[in-house]
Amino acid sequence: MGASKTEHFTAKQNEMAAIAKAIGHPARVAILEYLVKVNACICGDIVNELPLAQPTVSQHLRELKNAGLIKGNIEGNAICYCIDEKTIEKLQKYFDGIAGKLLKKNSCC
Amino acid sequence: MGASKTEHFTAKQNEMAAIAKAIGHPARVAILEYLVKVNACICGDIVNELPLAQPTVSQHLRELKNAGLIKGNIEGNAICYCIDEKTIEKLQKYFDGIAGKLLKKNSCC
DNA sequence: CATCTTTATCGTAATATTGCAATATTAAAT
DNA sequence: ATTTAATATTGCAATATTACGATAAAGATG
Repeated sequence: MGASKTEHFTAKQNEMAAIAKAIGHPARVAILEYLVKVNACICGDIVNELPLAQPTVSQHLRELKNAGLIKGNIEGNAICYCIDEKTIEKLQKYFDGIAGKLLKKNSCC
Repeated sequence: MGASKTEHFTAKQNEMAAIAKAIGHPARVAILEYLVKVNACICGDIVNELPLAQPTVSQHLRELKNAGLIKGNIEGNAICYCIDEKTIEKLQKYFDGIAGKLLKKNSCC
């Protein structure tokens, strides 16, 4: 085996898992945090920031993009990446929702 | 290779990535949502809820536990699992923080 | 004590991820 | 048109993940 049984879960569960999975690597967390920090959407600077080769960074960027966490804008021969706020909001709401539901109940363990 | 270069990133980045990685599978999202729903910390019922074999569920539970997302309490011969609110709060704060920082700046792409 | 119940662990096959060198692509600059 | 710069893609090796059958461990129950 090795393949996730995605067909057995809801679309929302699969979407949430895909987003979380994309964040589930320290390099990609670092990329997101860097993009938050520099505001202006730097592109290849990420390669200089991280201790990873250019193809590796490119691969991580693609995964973040596929998950909807970042957007890429072509600007000349460079590409301007930045965070997609909508997906961050989705995460915010998701965990707010869980936290809210937990508050209403008494923790058991 | 195949191994993540965790040593090149900050402890916080690695921690965040580890938590996100644990959520990064639809079965584990489903487990978390089920635990939120049933409040009382059901244990083996998860196996009945999910279309996965018992050893697979056990493995997923261990990963959620290692990431600090759930706690397990031994109760007789059964084990009572429930969500660890502290880690949910951590996630909440993390994404609130990012969203907050994004608001102060004008989006570029 | 024998047995049932519940959960964990081991072993293993299938698949996915990570990382990078080499190479391709695309657009600007000369 | 050539060269340069910035990204992406390909191919591949090392490692990790996913899933499950078989089995073990530990407490409950008869």
